[in-house]
Amino acid sequence: MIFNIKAFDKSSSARAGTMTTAHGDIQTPIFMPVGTQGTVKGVHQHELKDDINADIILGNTYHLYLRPQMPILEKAGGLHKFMNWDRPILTDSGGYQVYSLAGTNKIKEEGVNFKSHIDGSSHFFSPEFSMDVQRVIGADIFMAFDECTPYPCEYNYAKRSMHMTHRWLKRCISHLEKSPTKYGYEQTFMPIVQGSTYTDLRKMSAEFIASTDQAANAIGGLSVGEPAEEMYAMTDVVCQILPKDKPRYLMGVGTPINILENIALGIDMFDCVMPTRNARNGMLFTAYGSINIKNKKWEDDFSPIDEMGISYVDTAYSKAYLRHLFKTKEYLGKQIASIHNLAFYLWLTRQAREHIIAGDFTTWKNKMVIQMNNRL
RNA sequence: GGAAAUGUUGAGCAAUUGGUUGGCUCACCUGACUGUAAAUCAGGUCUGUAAAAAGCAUGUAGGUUCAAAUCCUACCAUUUCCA
Repeated sequence: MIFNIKAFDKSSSARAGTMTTAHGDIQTPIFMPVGTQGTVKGVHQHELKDDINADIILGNTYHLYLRPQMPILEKAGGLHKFMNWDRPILTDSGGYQVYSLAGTNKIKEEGVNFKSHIDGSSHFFSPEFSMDVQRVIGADIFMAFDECTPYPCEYNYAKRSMHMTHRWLKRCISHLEKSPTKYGYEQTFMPIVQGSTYTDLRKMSAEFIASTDQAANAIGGLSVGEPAEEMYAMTDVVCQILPKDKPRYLMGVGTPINILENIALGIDMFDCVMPTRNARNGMLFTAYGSINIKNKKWEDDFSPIDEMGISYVDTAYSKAYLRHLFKTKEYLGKQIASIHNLAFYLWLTRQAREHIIAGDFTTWKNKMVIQMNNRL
């Protein structure tokens, strides 16, 4: 993976760059739609490409390991071929499931014992095993196996967990030397900064992560319930330490406003389930604020879903029609809303890129943050 | 004209057949959702209140009883059957 920075913003830490991978270029800042189980829920691959124009999507190691399972993915020739997606893919390592499935799993120094949420069977994920699985999946970018700590998190636990994540990182890196790529193209490995909401831990972790000298770096353990201001404070601290010339990925973030604020702090890559999950639950994001399409007030509003017409669905269908689809629980409603939200997120990061290059990013960002804070 | 059955919230049902329903499902209204165990979850929908307190409610009007959605009487409405 090669990362070229095209422009640095003068009034913030924002940057615009290009990541080049085996499956194509990624223009940063970028939002990456989440496709946990080999599908971005409710959205066709051709819609992701032709309408939404996503440069890269995510997959999830834990979920793909459970289903369809490794032998099938290997026979398919990797996830790209399996799901017919020829652009870049990034996989999460299963580290988030250490957090989201806490209560059914056991964390030890050696690794994590998961109880399958599907059938209750036991599965042991070590850093080494996560690397092996991600080799089989064949993502262009793949993540270190970490522990995503919850919020709030006691200082001592956060510290112990961070050090364990660091030890796991060393194991990931040394295992990768013995675990070559499977499909003949480069896979880029990303280590993850942890440290909860503690500045000293975040600094320590960022320094350690930077010292491993990987091609790109990630920040995890945020957007787990902490106030946005705390999240910004942490990314700020970490971005000042992580190397400037390498991509920075803030995992799991976030709202449109979160994304713009974090771009300003120096983040290049984002992913979040919010645009797709909230879409399925009837919430639309727009440049002028969010919409709960299930609200009665849209009943007879025949104006386009979004006047801006970023996606074709925005002008093809009215708010009243989309509300009708939600009220009648028709699948198409969720699909339309998902396409709209993803198209909007991708538009937002593309706009950010253009304004960074044009040199007026901060002015634009501040205007957008106020605008998008509305409830329509 | 006669006989029988049934009346509980916007809808559909339930309430140990005399012992606290303002219970359940749907519908409706509102909110939540951040590296996806989520096409999910939560709250509200008699009056009243910011929220409570409190009050009124099981077709209508009476009655029996410590106590009635439940038992009795009359009336009203609906449905079915017989003429």
